[in-house]
Amino acid sequence: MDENTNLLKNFIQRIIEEDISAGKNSGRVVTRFPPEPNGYLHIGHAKSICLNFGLARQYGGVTHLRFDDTNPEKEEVEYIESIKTDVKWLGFDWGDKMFFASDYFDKLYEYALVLIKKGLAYVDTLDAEKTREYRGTLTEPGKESPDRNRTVDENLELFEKMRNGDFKEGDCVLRAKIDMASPNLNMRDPVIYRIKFAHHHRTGDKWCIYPMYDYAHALSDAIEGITHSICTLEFEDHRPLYDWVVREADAPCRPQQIEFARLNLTYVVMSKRKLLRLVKEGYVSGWDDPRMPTISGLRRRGYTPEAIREFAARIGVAKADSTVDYALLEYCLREDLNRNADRRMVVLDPLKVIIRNYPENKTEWLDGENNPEQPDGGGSRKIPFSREIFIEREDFMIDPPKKYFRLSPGNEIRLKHAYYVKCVDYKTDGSGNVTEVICEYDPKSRGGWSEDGRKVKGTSHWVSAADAVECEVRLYSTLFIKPDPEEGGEFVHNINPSSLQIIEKALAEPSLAEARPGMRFQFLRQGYFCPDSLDSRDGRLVFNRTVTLKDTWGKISSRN
RNA sequence: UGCCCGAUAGUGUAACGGUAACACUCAUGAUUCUGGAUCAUGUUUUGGGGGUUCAAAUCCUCCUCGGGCAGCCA
Repeated sequence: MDENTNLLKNFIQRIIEEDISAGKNSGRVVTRFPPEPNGYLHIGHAKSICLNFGLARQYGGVTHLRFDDTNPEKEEVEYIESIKTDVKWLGFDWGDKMFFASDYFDKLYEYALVLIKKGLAYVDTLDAEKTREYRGTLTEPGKESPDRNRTVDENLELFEKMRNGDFKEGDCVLRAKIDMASPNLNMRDPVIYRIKFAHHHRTGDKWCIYPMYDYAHALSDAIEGITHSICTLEFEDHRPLYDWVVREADAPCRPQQIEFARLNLTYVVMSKRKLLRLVKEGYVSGWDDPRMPTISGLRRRGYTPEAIREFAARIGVAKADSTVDYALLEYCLREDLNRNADRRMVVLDPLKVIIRNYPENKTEWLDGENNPEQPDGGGSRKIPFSREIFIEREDFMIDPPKKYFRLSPGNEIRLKHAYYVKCVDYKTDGSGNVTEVICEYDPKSRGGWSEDGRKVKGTSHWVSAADAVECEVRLYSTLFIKPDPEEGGEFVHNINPSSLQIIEKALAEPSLAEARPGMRFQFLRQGYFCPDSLDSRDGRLVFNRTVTLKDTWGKISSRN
């Protein structure tokens, strides 16, 4: 369903198809997903993952998972596992094609030698500040470093010393010799190796020089035989350098870099830095907080991989910066959950109802269809009914506005799967709050329908007071109050103070006692919920609200 | 005021020289044992000016607006 085969083609598919029909790369398609293991994956990465793996799948190719671990100071092993988990969870398989840029450190070093020998790279002793000065500005050309014209032998010797640890960090770097006057700053003799006496998670202390992204990434692609190297727009200006590197280093193949616009979503911040801040400053409980747009957060929230893949397919791929409406993500989610989540009844804000003509001490077990969207109704479960039940407080009004179909004095509604009940009385406390509603039921309406075909407009969910199971319910809404969290300059000022509302004692129908993490439910008339993977366990049920149901009445009533 | 990229309903994305469409959102109605789902209907679109052409969202040109780039980050 989430295959984009019947969808219209995007510009990348068009490029690939042209390449295939032109016989380029012998018609092979090899893509890659190249995360840096320095953070958690988020929905924006999901777009890239679906794109890369989706393209390969569509054109009979393969996708490599390659960790871009060229900066030992920023990267950690713990992220590698989380990234693998997330990619797998999304439904993609890299087979035996998992690599690390660090796998190629030896080869990369050899390529550097090639460049030096061709007179296309040199060791520069300018310090970082001088290097910046010499680079020039956006409007002025740069100046050549005094070291730029060292002999090949000198460079070879110096680079060797760099590798051997004869210099301190910052003493010198290896630079590509391209053009200090280029209007593209990336071409002004970019640094390709720097000294770092840092322990690398895979190569240990073998190296004290580490390659820079532009150099390592291009050559890693080439080494792996990547045909289409798909990345985001900010690397567009790097493409000439990418091409220069693979060409001048005499790499075994020439992958093609293609850039697309990264995902932006309303009500969401996506940058690693900002997400980190949300975690570090305690605005959320962690990377997997159900309000986070991380894959782990979405997973814990109850999102399905299918919904995310469908979303990725629907948003398309283009080169124009854009911000997708969060409503589309929720639409994809509901579409999936509506089809697949079993229905249950849970009362979040209980109001007691006494059915005064129903026998005391009687309990009957009624059938409740699990999912009306399934051909056989998805099977059914038993629901106990008795004289004393709870309904949602907002499902009763003493003095209802017009078009209010729920319970009110004299009005009849249906209790889902049970009986028709009519409100005959109610009780209030000293301040006028309703404490109890008295109803009479129609015994002939068992199962929730009657032979006379009488119109009963409203249907409420309910739980039997004596049989209800207590649970905690966490109601989540958007983390930000503004569609553009950046509005006003500081995103933390737009944090939604009620993005999490905890209901400590909601009342659930007894079948929910069996709910376990990994299951997903629709709580009738409320939304979709799932047991929290961390906090829900036997004897202490905790549900996260994944997404609300569309709420037409809420819209009408709040509009007055 | 350097270089690169972009601009199509409210939001995304299509149409690739032949007369603008799909989805989401929004609105209205039908239907419904979930005010859900489903079904039907509707509002709204090519940033601006020139040019090429029988014909331009598509090609050319100028402008405007938006984004990216001056890490020994990726």
